[in-house]
Amino acid sequence: MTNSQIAAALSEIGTLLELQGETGFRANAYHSAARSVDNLGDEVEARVRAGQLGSIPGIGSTLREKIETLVLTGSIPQLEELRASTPVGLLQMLRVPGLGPKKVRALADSGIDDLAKLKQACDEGRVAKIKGFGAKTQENITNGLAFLDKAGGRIRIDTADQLAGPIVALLRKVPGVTRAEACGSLRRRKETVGDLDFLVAAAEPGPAMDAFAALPGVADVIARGDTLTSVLLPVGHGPRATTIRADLRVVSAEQFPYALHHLTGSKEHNKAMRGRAQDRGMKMNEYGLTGTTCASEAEIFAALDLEFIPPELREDAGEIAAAESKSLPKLIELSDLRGAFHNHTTASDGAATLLQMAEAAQELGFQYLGIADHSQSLQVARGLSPERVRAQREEIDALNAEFEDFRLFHGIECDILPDGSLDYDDDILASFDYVVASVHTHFNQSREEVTARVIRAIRHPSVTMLGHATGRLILQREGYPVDLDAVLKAAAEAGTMIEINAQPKRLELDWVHARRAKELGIPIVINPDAHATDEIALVSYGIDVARRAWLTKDDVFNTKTRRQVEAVLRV
DNA sequence: GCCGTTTTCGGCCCGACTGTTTTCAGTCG
Repeated sequence: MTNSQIAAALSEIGTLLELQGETGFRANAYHSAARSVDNLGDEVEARVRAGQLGSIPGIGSTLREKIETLVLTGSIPQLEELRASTPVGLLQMLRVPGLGPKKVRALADSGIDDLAKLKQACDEGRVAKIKGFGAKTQENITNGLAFLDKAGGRIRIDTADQLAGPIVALLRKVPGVTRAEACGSLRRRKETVGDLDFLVAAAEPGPAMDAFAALPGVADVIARGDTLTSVLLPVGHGPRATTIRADLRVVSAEQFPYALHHLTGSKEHNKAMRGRAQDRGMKMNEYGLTGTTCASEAEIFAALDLEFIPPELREDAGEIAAAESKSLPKLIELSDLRGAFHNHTTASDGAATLLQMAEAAQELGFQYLGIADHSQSLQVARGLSPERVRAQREEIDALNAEFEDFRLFHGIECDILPDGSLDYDDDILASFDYVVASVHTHFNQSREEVTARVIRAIRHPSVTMLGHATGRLILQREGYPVDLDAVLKAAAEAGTMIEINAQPKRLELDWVHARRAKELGIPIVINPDAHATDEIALVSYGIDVARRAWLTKDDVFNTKTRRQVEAVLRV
């Protein structure tokens, strides 16, 4: 049973308790415990089976027992009872924007207990007659149902970047606006975002809010108050089109640093920060911190005796304790990268030649670039036969003879075959400067099979690094059911590196497991998996993941100089 | 349900906005 399955069960108990009227702190404890489990790098199941669950924040003796029961028996009696006594449609109804546990309960008491009945009741005007509801609420629910229908919920970070960039630029041009930033999960660089948050400093909120409400394509203005405007923005075109919520908050220049911190979140980080302020007899909100006039976020942290905490770390995942003891890592930066190792050319399924890729890498300031085209069995991607491997080697040697202060490394993205063996004979594998081993096929293997398969590859002496650790496509495909905890342990033992695949649709390892990999001492490689010259720059998304995983320059192999890399690869 | 040198009970973050209310509850972030 995976951590996310355990977290989902705990979270469901919390939600069902809310629906039963238990809105207070007890329900919240389940949600908080679920989040703790989700953010855990190693597997709860393994801990339970080893008889040492250990201490997890937010999990006391009661929840400890329930987790053990869940792992060992597959279910929690309390959850089964809650499910049995709660109509299944109520959980769906909670997803409608504007409907919380209280309103859903009220609807259920009137016999409306699934989305279809809710739609029908709205159409017939029955919802407006329920006590506590009205015509406006009924209209909002109708709109909410339509939103649920067409909105996929979250969008990828690169999509969010493309949306938010022009909006920030536009806000900065509004007369009277002195500062404008995108905040929220986008600023924390999460792999997906559920909404966009913008913050503006201006003496008068009106002009910025007007400009925001008039953004091209705004489908609806959900809310408009004195300092906050919320709109629905269309995303994408055609059948994949969706809608996302965007908020603009306007504050004074003096309030800006406090509001920037507040709106950047996360919610949990903010809670912990406000609690810390409270412990010191101070009150913290988006407008200020008692007794301070801070000109920057750094000064706010300093006022609470903390080091500056970069936005990427603000998840209430230990960052405040580390900032208190001045032991936050110096996070890796994009400028630390000196090369990358997983890149394709026209030899397999890339769009650029060796020379074009080499030139693009040099323009980014790289000292080296590793070429890892596909291996022979992956025929859809024109995988390289042994003969073509030798030809590419000669081509690379010839180019390297021409370069000054730059080098192409000759690698391969070698398929891990279904049984865990590799796609070339050992002597060919040994001829490469390095080997990236990846799973591309047979995703339907069992967890045990695919885990054993990946671990066998990791242990092969010629394998330098593991690519595509999970095979997932963000918001599209789950990936293969690998036991990542076991894979990481095997990599640590074998001394095999693991890549953070920087394609924004992949981003595997994710930040939770990349952080775990660091704890285990596994070298990380940030790879763009570039299939064209302009994709090499995607390494910036890998940097985002690495920073969220607390990685420093020293944790990442491709921050090393060309000479250092040559020494490690023994080329 | 969790948590802890003002602790084993009584706290548990804070505010904007909306809609249905005659002063506030619910939802959201």
